[in-house]
Amino acid sequence: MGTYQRPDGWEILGDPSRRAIVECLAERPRAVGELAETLPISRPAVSQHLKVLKDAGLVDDEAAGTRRVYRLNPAGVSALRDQLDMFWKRTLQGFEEIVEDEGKS
Amino acid sequence: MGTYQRPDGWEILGDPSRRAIVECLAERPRAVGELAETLPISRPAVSQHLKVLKDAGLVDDEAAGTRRVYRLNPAGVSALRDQLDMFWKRTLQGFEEIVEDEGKS
DNA sequence: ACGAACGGTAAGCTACGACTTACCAATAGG
DNA sequence: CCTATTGGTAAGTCGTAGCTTACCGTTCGT
Repeated sequence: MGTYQRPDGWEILGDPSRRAIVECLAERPRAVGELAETLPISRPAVSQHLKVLKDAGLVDDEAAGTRRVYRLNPAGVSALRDQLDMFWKRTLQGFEEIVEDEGKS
Repeated sequence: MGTYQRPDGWEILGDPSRRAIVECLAERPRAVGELAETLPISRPAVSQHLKVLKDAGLVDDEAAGTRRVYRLNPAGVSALRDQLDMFWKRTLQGFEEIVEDEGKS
């Protein structure tokens, strides 16, 4: 049971708004206001989500005049990808043994 | 933004207890009480999580005397796997274009 | 220098999810 | 049968995550 404790990636992508933001930024970098227009939530809410994503290393931000452009961080994304994959590896590993055993019967 | 609405797999695996249960069941089928002993939560809590997992088609249960044995459902697991992969496909797809563009500069 | 655009932060509200205790049904065993 | 074991369900508590409004700082344009 390695899973349990530690703020992992599931908490981050567990929120629909956050997933939407990530998908949105995957398409192209965007300013906060742009994101807020697209999503059904207020701009401050977007800001808060971006903070979470930034702390997790998933996005980078860059000042551009009065605007602030956010983009996906390749390293962060693949790191989180790997982290989630680890769960499946561990799970499916022991799991396939069971399936095989059932096939023998 | 296809993601948004619909109770998807992230909600299910978003909970640490639920992930622990899944990992536990991946190892081998177990009764409710067994799971409760392993986890730091009460038996009713485990029951409730199992209900969620069962509704999602992730686990099957089978009566065995007074006990009830739960096991992972192969079909459900891979279905959920695929569902989560779809997010990454969509995300990384548009995303790699960006990375490539940056490489050109 | 003044106003507008843009965005981060604080404060507060609300809803919901996870957990607990208490209770009840069903099975097995003596 | 009567009791113990096992587990699902109901009811209620509690914490927290996500949202909103309000406010403030910063940058750009004129």
